[in-house]
Amino acid sequence: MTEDLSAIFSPERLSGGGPGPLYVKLRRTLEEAVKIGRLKQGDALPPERDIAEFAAVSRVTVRKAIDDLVAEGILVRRHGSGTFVTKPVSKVEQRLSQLTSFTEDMARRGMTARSEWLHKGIHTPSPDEMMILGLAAGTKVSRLSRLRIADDQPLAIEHASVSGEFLPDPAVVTTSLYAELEKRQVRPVRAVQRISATNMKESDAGLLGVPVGAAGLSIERISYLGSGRAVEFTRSLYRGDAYDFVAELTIGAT
Amino acid sequence: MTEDLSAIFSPERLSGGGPGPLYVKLRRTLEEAVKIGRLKQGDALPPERDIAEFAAVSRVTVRKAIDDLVAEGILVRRHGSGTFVTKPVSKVEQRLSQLTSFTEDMARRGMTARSEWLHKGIHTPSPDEMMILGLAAGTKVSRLSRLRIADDQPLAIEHASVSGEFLPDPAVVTTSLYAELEKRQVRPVRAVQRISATNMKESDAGLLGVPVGAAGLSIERISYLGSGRAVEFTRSLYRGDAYDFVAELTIGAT
DNA sequence: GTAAATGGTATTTTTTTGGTATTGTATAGG
DNA sequence: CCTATACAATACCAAAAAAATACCATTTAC
Repeated sequence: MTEDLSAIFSPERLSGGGPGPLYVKLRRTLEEAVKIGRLKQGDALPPERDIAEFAAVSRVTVRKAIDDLVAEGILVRRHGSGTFVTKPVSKVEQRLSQLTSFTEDMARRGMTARSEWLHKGIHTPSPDEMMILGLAAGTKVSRLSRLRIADDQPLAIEHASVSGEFLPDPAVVTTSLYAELEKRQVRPVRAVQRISATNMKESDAGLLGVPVGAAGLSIERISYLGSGRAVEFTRSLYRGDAYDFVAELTIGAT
Repeated sequence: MTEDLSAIFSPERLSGGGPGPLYVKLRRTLEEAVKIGRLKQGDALPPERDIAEFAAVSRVTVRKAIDDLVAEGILVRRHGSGTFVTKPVSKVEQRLSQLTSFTEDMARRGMTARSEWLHKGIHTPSPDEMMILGLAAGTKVSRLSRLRIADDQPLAIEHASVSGEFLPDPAVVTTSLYAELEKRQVRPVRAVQRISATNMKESDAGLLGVPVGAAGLSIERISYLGSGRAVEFTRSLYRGDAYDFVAELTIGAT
């Protein structure tokens, strides 16, 4: 991770960052890195000594740049530990009783949602996928993985597997998977979700900016056509501290 | 066996395992060993002292690496015995689309369910309870807490608060709260559940027999009469490693 | 029951990281 | 010319994390 960050603080980038004293340039550089998401909420900055070395300035200069951002509340210092991008998040609710896209869902709550694609590709199905999607031997499956982000806060990781028959080329999906399926006249009408809690492993925790072992809400969804044929299989992992579902139930028939 | 494992934990492999503190490298190494099947489910890890020697680090460092994997639920420690790769726990499903009692639910799945009462009593309502149940000043609330056990395995903690008006004496409830309410002609017809994931605190983890920080499924339910009046407010905490919910959705109306 | 093996914990030391005081340098204003 | 101020560098301080050491508690084997 540190080697990636060294790029942010290279002397060349600082000089190109406009006029003013060194610490102002550094501050702008840092501010930009946070703003564009290069440094995400909860991330630790490299140690001041390292930044100073990368940027070829003294540590005090680095501190002065950071001072301003701390005063703005963008960064938080912890003595002996490090400097971190501030992280409070508000909880979001989702109505379980309807199946909507993440983007629509966030928009309804007045949050700006975006995604970062982690992967798009077409593959030979895993045994799980074959069974769940009911695939014949020789058929392929499209896999799409993305990081769901709301108000610049990573909120969930989503892995979708779609039968290649319904989506031969995953690259065409840019925003909504459902919209793309709709274009192809593929309209799921029913879905089953399995909801469970799990402790996050390192890779997922890292992506979502939470500590290893943090509670996550795992949701597996299979959606079906009217014919009963399975279309799509999605596994999502939501941050437990930032998301919850609301379900409305009616008491009655078994 | 031991000589094979020494290869896994050799200092060279640790150094090559990327950046970060020793214990992080060790954790990655262990995680990988489990993932690729070098360490299979049920296998015992070598003793911490041996790993420490192989990897040329202290035992505490080894423990710290293992700590994280235990927090993720990948490994399980047994004092005096060893550390083992976790066996998969058979998960129990619950249909979210209907509101049933725990006992019925388990019975349907062929499991013997029982409860241990942790508390029964009548109290002055907390602000939360007053607001949610819509209680007037001076009214009381019945609180019932129990540990839900399925096949001698603690599965959930349940705290119920019922308006004193509907249940003046909590002591009369022996098995089913709903049955008792039914007797009094109190029939909730609708409920709203909020589902979220959380890391368990010590007191809850102790009751459920899981490590502190383990993922739990938290479910808050408020049930209503036909009139719209709130009857009962229940907070449940299920073991994340042994329970999941299944929800069936229909795509359509907002 | 005892001893060996194994995980658990408390304490200490070392390393890492932010915090602060001091000094030097250049520039603007009197 | 001197001084006040902003900027930057050096050196040292303090808190936290990482790692090592030593000892405790439980389980298992005999």
